[in-house]
Amino acid sequence: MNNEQIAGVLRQMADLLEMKGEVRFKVVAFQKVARAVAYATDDVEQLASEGRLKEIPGVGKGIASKIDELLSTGRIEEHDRLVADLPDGVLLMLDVSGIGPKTAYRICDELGVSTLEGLQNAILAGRLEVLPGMGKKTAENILRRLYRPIAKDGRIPLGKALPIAERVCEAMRPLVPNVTEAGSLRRLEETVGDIDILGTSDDPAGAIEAFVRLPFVDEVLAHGPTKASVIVDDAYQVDLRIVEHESFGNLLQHFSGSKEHNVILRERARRMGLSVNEYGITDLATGKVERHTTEEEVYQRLGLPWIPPELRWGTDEIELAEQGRLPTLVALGDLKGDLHCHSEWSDGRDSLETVREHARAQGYEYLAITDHSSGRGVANGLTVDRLMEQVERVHDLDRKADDGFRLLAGSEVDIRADGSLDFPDEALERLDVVVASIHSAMTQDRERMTARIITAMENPHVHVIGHLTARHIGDRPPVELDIDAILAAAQRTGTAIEINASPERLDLKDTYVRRARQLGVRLVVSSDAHSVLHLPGLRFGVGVARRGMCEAGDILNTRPLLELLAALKGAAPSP
DNA sequence: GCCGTTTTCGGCCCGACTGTTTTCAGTCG
Repeated sequence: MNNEQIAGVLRQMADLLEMKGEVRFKVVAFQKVARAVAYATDDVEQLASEGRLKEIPGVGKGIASKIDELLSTGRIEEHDRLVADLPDGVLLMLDVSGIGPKTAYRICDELGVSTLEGLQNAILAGRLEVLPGMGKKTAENILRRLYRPIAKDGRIPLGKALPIAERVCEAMRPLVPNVTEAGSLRRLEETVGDIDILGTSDDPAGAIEAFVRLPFVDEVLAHGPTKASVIVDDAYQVDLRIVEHESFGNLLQHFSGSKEHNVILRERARRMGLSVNEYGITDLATGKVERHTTEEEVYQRLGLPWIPPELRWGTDEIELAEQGRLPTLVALGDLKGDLHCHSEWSDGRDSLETVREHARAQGYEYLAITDHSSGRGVANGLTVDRLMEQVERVHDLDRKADDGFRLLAGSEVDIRADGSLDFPDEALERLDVVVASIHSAMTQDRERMTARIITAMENPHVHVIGHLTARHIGDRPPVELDIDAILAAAQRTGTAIEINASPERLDLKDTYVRRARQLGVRLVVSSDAHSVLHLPGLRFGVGVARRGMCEAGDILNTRPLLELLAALKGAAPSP
């Protein structure tokens, strides 16, 4: 069972306990651990087998035994008992935004409804609004959510959310000059639940008023004097929060989250006799409130160095900050080049000349052309002959331009189902950069897939494994593999693992990057651009690297050309 | 259920908004 699946069961436990009317703190304990498991760097099943579950923050004797039970039997007895005791369908109701555990229980219990369709019929028949504590408005709101589901865990991919956020900021900037993204978007999570935007103003209510009237706002979910939530493009929730100028640092810190990070920070503040909220920091002894215009001041007041948003997971970052052990994260400007890019020779859009020119304009020293191999029929993959022709062409362009920029000859070569490669070694050895990736037979079982990738890594000509798990976020699940075995093999063979920056992939994902880094596995950040328009997308990959705690030294393509080439050759030891 | 610069017991982060309420529970982040 993977971490995400375990976290899902624990979240359900929290919901069920809450519906059962269990004390708040017990519910919160399960919620906390669910998050910790979802963000755990280690494989929780592995931890359990070594009896180390209690190393996960928030896990004590009780929850540890629940996780052990889940992993050994596939179920948790208390979970089953709760489901049996509660009315049918309660968990289903929770998927509707606006329905929490209390309402879900009442709907199923008092209306005898157990499906979303049944709920819809009950509302249309006027049976919900007559319940005490409910009303016409509540019924209407729930009905609307049923017709246009904005699922609570229907996450928006980063690549889609960022342009929307930028459009909203653009529209608000005349009124709110310091308007900026916050929340999971600022932390560069791979998907975001909603789009958080904030700013300061002399007239918060006026700014909020203008926000809800923006032309692309389809629906207003909530509208108060300092905060509003709306739906744009018929599907995406955008929250705007405005406070007065002197609290900008407090507001930005508060709404950049994560929620768990803030909980730990506020608990820490309490021990210092301080209380933290989005307006300032209150000295509990004197009642005096300090406001801060920057985030640095907020953290400083709490005795901490500023913590980059990408590290605010609510795991161990505050401990690291206290100990002065925060890494100096890699930045986009540290990258000297890009090692994965396609041209019109395979399935890319642009010519070698165009790609070269744009990469140079991007400020890079080098760019690897890595078109597909022939195994990918659909992607117009190169035969060995065309590959050799392309290598000549690539070297020609550099000779002619004589501008110090270096186009590297490469390939994104297919890893076949048996782990062999699409090109013979004699062809691969003529290349500067060989990226080996999986594009087929993705349903292989864990053992075969793991062995297949390790076989590819053992080929001395393979420098990098591209988009390791082949997932498409929200679309195609990752392939099954033994990540620890893969990372160990990468370390042993010196093969680098790619952090693919394409927003629909972001593969390796952040938790795996953390593990890879701990193991000393070499990493590269690559755009996998199929058009020059994708080249700047490298920033998404840098975001993942930063979330993975990488410093510049952890990423091979922060090195200047000669050092990079030496390192890549080093990655190909003779068998 | 978890946890410890007062603690192995008694605490456990903070606030906005909505809808249905005469003071607050539920939901959300």
